[in-house]
Amino acid sequence: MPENTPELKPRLHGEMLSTSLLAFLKGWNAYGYQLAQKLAAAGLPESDSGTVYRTLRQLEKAGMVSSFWDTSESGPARRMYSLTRAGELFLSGWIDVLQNYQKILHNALESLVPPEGESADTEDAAS
Amino acid sequence: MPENTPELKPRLHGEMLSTSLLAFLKGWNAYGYQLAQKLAAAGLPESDSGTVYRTLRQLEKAGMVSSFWDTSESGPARRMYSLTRAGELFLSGWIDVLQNYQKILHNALESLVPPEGESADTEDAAS
DNA sequence: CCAGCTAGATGCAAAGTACACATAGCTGCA
DNA sequence: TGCAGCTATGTGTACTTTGCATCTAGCTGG
Repeated sequence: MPENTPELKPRLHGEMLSTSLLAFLKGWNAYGYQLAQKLAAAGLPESDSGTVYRTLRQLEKAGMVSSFWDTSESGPARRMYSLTRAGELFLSGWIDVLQNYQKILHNALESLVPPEGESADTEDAAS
Repeated sequence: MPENTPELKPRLHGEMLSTSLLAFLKGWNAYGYQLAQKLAAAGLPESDSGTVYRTLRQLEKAGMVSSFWDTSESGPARRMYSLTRAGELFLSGWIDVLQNYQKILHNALESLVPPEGESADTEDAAS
């Protein structure tokens, strides 16, 4: 029992951030600032805007998205991103991973039968 | 088009690893080696066993799990983990986050209508 | 003129991670 | 009796990712 409550402030990052960005780019283009706002409005854990920009650059380096400077509108130039074929493929592959993952979480919460043959070592955990 | 294909080798880590471990601990106790095996058999991306052990210790430090040495069986001593109340709460909170996240991914792949009022900047992305 | 917003980015310390390796108990078997 | 191999848990270290602060630069409203 930690007395100095660690005050966990969750942030969206890693593969969940990457794939959320790819998802937002499916079907239309967008730029970083816009994507950051969508994330903030999406009901997901917050994400740092610096991290969003860096993640987009990484996705570009990995070939998942491509970008160009858009100076057609007034205001600061925007780096417009679009999803590549590789990005689409990665995204749909990721959804399969997700399906598995979510299945695991739900099995754990709903069915309370030990997974396989060897009986649970200590079954006193089910309070 | 990167010529040195980055060869992304996906690994399970971060919050997805943590929550998978918590899920496997729901309802019965288990030890690290066992959990690592379950993860490997679960159809999720591989995870490094060293990372699994370290993650379990972190989860304990955060109060999500508790542990004790189990020397009742023959063989090397096992550190048995069990889910705490805090871990259960975190897990069910995480599932809500997941639901949102998955909804975003699915919306992106199925409905191809721009999200809100302001028309898509360049809608040539839908190949 | 300049505060404040949009838009993108970087420096740096801290945290997280992969891979290799270390330790120790036990089993099988020759 | 020796020792390879499995179970089980870790650690060392280099590398990567992240959070937070800060920076630049264009534009807008007053």
